[in-house]
Parts: sequence; structure tokens; C-alpha cells
Amino acid sequence: MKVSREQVSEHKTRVLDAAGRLFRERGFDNVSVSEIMKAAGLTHGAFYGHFASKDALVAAAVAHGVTPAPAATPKPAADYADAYLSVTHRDNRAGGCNFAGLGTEAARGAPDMRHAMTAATERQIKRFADASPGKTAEEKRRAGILAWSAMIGAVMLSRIVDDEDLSEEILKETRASLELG
Amino acid sequence: MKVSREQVSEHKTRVLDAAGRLFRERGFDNVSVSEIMKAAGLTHGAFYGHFASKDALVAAAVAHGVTPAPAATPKPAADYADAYLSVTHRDNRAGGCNFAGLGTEAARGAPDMRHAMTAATERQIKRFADASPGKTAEEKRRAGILAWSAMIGAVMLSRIVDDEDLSEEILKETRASLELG
DNA sequence: TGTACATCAGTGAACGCGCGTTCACTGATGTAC
DNA sequence: TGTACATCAGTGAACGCGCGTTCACTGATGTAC
Repeated sequence: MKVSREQVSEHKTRVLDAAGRLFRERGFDNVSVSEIMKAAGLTHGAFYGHFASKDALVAAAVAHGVTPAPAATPKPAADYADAYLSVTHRDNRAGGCNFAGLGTEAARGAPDMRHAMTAATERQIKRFADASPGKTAEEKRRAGILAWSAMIGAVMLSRIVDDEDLSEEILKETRASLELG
Repeated sequence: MKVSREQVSEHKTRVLDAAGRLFRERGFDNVSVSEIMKAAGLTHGAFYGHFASKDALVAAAVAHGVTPAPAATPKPAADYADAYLSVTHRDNRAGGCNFAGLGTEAARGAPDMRHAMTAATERQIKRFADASPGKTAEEKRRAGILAWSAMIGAVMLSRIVDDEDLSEEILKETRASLELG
């Protein structure tokens, strides 16, 4: 049955959100279009009214998850890093970061997905550069790059490692290494 | 036709090597058993003589790729970091690091795969800790954790980013941030 | 050392399942009067 | 504002392809004598 225009766009964002969560949790290839649509409260047939293909959804879902909401005031960098390098984030793949959750798959992904992630990376580097104690702009930028690389790497590593102590140590010591005003 | 015992074990390592290369390049799910066997110079039917399932191969291939050859003398940490954080490594997924190439997928993988990666992570942390200039053992270990997290994260990021300048900057500035004797 | 035969790694056709995708249909929406 | 109808988002059955996996068969290996 037809549905109002507001419903249509709400359905689309529901699909994008459900896809993002499921992708982060299980990876792009281990989630079917039917599952995503079911999680969004629809049937699989409606999918192709919203997206041209599963590949297009993959790209759109990551771009959607990585683009900040227009109104969002960013958290202070130090608080962000605390939350990012926490056990809670490590254990919450579905609700967590796309870089730490899908990074190695995204590296092989569609150009528009990588483009959205590039913009997000620039934003994150700036955020951590601004919060860094370096004297020159170059020192700050270097620290911003290190912070973002280390944060992504640490969360990914902490999820791979099967030793709880080591996993927590990686998060804690990475956090301690970052000097964020 | 039957094949000599040495042939059998050579075939198995050929399969493991081919699988590792293809997995790193395209991900676990985008490579078929047939392709791997073809790359190893065999036909797909022979696969189940060597492995119980594709999942078992995935785990074995990563463990194989992450376990150092018995005779290998490790490179000095500074040289290793140079090579790791190079454009050559970034562009050589097939021959590159399993963490940077398969990390987010491996985090959802089989226990034995994660166990092998945990051992590899301990080894890498120690290697970089030993090469770090900290005064206490704690400082060195912290630096080792930061180095390994940042290296993995930086290579992954440099492969995601679609801006060549930013990609190279991430590698170069991460390398510059690491103090490795 | 040489021969006879059992073993078993590899072959390639076949199977069945799940996936992405398509499509005829339904019925609420929203437009034209 | 109220009615008549065209539109089109969503439904669910169906399709076809590629995948992981199985299996009867082949023929070289390696053992027993």
C-alpha cells in the first residue's frame, strides 16, 4: 500500500540505521537485504524502491553513519577519547564506530563510501589536533593524526584479542598515551 | 591421482598461502573455495581433503600468516616500522599485514584465529616496547602498545582515505610520532 | 631388488541452499475537479 | 469541503545464480611379499 511522504523518508532512515547496526555487528556480507528490511519493519520487496542495489545501501549506510547530525555539538576531545577507548564501546559494535567496526572492509569499498570516510577522518584529525598541546600547527596536526590512527587501531585490536586483560590494557594504555587538553 | 606425502604438505601450504593473499586482498567472503584452489594449482574437490570447511581454512590461513617462520630473525623495530608505514605496504594488501588487511573481519572470527592473533599482538607489543626509549618497563610497554595500535590504524586509514596526500600524510606523521631506537 | 595390490590425494560433475533481485499485485495517499 | 481517480510504496511469490559441499571415480604412491 502507498504510504505518506514523511513515512517514506522515515522508512529510508530506518533502513539506513538498521543496516548500519547490522553491518557493524556482522560485516557487509553476513547480513542479507531481507534481514535489514525486517529489522527496519518492512519486507524485502520494498528495498529496491529506496536503493538501487545492496552495494548502494552499503555505501549509503556507512556515509550516513559517519556524517554528523547537522545540529550536533561535538563532545570535547578528551571526553570523546574516554568513551571511544572504553570497554563499553569495544563491546558495542552495533552502536559503535564505523572505522573500528568496518574499516578493513571499507578500504575495499565503493568510492562514495570512502569519500564520506575521508571527510570524517579530516574532521576527527582536526578535532584531536585542536585539543593537542603542541606548540606549532604541524605538531598539533601530527598529534591529531596519531590520536585518530591509534584510537581506531586500539579498538580494533581490543576486539580481536581473546585475552580480557590484554584487551583492556590496550584501551587503557592507548588512552593514557594521548595528550588531549 | 594419489600424490607423494611431500606433495600433500606442499599443496596444503600452497592453499594456505593462496588463501591468505586472496583473503587480504578481497576479504573472507569475496573469495570462493574454487578460486583459492585454482590459485594453488588444484581443483576445488581436493579442498576437503585438507580442511573441514571454508571457515576452518579462514582460521588456518590467518594463523598461518600471522605466525613467524621458525628460523626468522626479526627485523629491527625501526626498519620494520618504516616498511610497515610505507606506501608500498599500503598498496600491497595481498602481501601485507593480516591485522591491517583483515582486522575488522577477524574481530568477528573463529576463536583459534583470534588466539593466533593475540599471540602475534603480544609479540609485536614486546618488539616495539623493547625498542622504545622509556625509562621504566611500564613506559616502554605503553609505548609498544601505542606503536602497534597506531601502525595498524594508520595503514587501515591510509587505505580507506581517497585523498593521496592525506593518505601519505597519515603514514608519514604516524611514523614520525613513534620513537623507536 | 622386483612385482601385485591396497591406499588415498586429486578430479570434476552434481546437489541444494540462500542470496540479490524482479515483478504482478494491493490499497492508502494525494491530486484534480 | 467533498468526491473520483491516478499514483506509487509496500507486499510476497518467484527466479536464477554462485556458493559451499559431496561423491563416484581415477591413477600414482607406497607397502607387503
